[in-house]
Amino acid sequence: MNPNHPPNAPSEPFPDPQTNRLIGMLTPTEFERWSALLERVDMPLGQILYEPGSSPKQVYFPATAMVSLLNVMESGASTEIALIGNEGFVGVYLLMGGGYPACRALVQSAGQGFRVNASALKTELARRGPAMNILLRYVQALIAQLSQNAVCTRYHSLDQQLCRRLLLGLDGVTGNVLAMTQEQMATLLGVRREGVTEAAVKLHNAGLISYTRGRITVLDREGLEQSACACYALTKNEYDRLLPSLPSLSGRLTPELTIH
Amino acid sequence: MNPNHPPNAPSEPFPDPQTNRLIGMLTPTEFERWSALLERVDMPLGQILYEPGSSPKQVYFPATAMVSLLNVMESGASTEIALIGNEGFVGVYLLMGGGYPACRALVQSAGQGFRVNASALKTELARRGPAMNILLRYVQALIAQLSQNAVCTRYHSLDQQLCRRLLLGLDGVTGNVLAMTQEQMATLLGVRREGVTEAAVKLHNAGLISYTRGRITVLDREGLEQSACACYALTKNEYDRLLPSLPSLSGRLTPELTIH
DNA sequence: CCAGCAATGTGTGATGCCGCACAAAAGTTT
DNA sequence: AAACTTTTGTGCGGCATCACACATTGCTGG
Repeated sequence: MNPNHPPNAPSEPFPDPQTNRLIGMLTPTEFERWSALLERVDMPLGQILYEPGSSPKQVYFPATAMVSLLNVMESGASTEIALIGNEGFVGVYLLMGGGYPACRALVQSAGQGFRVNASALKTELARRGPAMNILLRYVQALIAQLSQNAVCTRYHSLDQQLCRRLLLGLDGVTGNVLAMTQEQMATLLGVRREGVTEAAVKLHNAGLISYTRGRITVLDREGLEQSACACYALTKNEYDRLLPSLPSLSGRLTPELTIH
Repeated sequence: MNPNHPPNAPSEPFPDPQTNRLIGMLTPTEFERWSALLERVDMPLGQILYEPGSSPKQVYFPATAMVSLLNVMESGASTEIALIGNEGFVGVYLLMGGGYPACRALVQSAGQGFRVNASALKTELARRGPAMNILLRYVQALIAQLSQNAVCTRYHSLDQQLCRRLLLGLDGVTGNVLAMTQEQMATLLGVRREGVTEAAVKLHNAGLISYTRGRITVLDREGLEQSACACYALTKNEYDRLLPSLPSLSGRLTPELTIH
């Protein structure tokens, strides 16, 4: 509530680390070890976690926050290529190698999360538990999201893409309100602000959303899902397939190339 | 030359396995062990290596062939989301986990390559040499390509995208000829065939290419690079950064999270 | 309460690609 | 050589989005 609290002092009680699906998939033994490594962090709206060229050495596991991966173009314009919530982690480049990230990572929806030093994570992954496989599976899901995103951009109307993005954003927050101006949405989608306005007016007239100056309220989630292209459902299914939240399925988690 | 040779009987002498950049980055010791695992395969035009839902258990390292990753839509239409040549490997899903691939993998340019059984690769990776890091770095480069692809689709004209795709294709073949009809190119780019024809006519008038029924000849590669959007160069740079072909740089290959 | 600014709404013409229809050219089969 | 098929070329109307211009609305700080 009070925006002037000191950094990393939570404005709300911190959620359980297992709110993050990847952390929630760890075995009890692993989780116990990880608990010591997890640093709780507030993730305020607009915070930049990574920038191409910088090389921070922390990996972030959002719990209630959402982070955009932005491709920054020569012109300085940036387009969202992926949205990461509690089903993923930020900092793939530290897992895959490469020295620095290729994308900007920007907190798109304020909340809390957990941070792990790359060196600590390295030590932990060297133990060869299932953790590495969990993270790699997430990377696979991320690839699916990127792929679907490219197809969506190519084939689907702005209206459909807006619906999709609203649903994605909604999945990461409690309640049905997104804090975002149409201008910001336009930047994420890589379109004109006026285009977003027109699409938003249509959705408003259809009774699906309402909005005022930077607050978009979803009134009819089902209607939104029907107006969205299939990309939303396809991506969601792929995430659920690769990262089942049901603990009962965790025995089937082993990839073909599991390292012991 | 003779298309009726039996399967896997090479129509030309097989290239050195190290023609594939990933294999070429292995240490001498590793390469020696890998040599026993590498199965030489002909990769004829149009061959489908993976299909969503199937789950073949081989990983492919193209040497002189090129493979398209295609996102298959509900309608059955498919769009190219990545092009893999001798700088990469096909079968990321086996490395990351997930049971089956999310994309169709189609041989786009005939040639030779090498195949490794997933189980053999698993055993090899379990030895904890640098091989795992090399493969993961490639996945990082693939992610960069997917990301740039999405941006390109959004912002750049069909003309520019055609130039880019021609250059990408050219990088994977010797000579300056691409075996591909305008119809096929249209499918890859996710646009109409007529649109490709119009763009091709422009490039022809500019003296950059010539073509006859399924054969596109690049006359002026530099001119093509100037007509292409920056996406081509950006992606290429990212590949070179992550997978330096100079052996002298291999000491700097270690990612932050190197597993010993 | 009012001035100012940020956010949203609307209109107009331009542009790039689409869908469709059909023509022309280049191989292929009979 | 003739018929056929595949590939490429071209024209036309339509539509979604763009670029630009400007009006309106709602919040906020003096």
